[in-house]
Amino acid sequence: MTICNHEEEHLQAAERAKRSMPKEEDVMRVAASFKAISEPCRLKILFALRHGEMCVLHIVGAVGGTQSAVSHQLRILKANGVVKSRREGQNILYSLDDEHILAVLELACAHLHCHI
Amino acid sequence: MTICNHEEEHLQAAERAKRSMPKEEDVMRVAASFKAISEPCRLKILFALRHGEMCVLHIVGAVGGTQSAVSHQLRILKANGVVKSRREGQNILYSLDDEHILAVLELACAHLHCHI
DNA sequence: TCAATATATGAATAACTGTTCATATATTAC
DNA sequence: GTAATATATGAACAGTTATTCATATATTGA
Repeated sequence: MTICNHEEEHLQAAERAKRSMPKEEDVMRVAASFKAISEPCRLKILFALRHGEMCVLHIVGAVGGTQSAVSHQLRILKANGVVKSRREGQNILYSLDDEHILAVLELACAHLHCHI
Repeated sequence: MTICNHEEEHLQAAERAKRSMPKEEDVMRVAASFKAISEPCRLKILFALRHGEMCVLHIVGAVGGTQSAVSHQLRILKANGVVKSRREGQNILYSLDDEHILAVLELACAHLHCHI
């Protein structure tokens, strides 16, 4: 299985691509982040949190599903640095981790031509 | 299970979140797009294609793995609008679908503080 | 301390997904 | 037409993941 003989241009691109491939660890981290925001329930949570920080039951009300399921998903989002949380009395308030998250959401929606 | 009594601010955020939740179909499409770019092998393909369009065997050389596995992954990326392709003789050249894809990659890497 | 509320978590099951292997299709050169 | 190269695909298996149910932890107010 030999590499095909393309124009010089394409070969250069292939070599450059191989040399500049991020190291395995970084690829895994980026992949994990995208996986975290790739499930409908978790994505709804992010759409909800666009409007500010919210406690768990408010999130449950906004996205639907059970409290347990939402809580499991929140843990995954938090473990992957997508959301952060702080306690306030009995409640734990969740919010988007930083401005990158919202930007990624908006880019994805722009790409798919869906108005959110 | 009643909704807790937060400050007016939080209740408003929750209601606004519910009202402005994108419709199920759009959530599913966005989720599918993120899922498409959430696997290490597929992500490596995107990192490779940053440098321009490449044929399948060049991609295989750049990211590793078998031709079959890469081809399967390319199909998923294409089906989700992440990459596009065009035939040129025996080869099929793949490239990132549009500028949004690269922007999302860069945002994710910035968020994770990894320099690519 | 006790009851009520809010949130988290462990285990189990069902569904999904990536890879491999074998093979099929398509294009080019002879 | 035939051989060689490039790419795609179907089936099967292994590994992963989301949900549910039951229960645990933590905070508040009495």
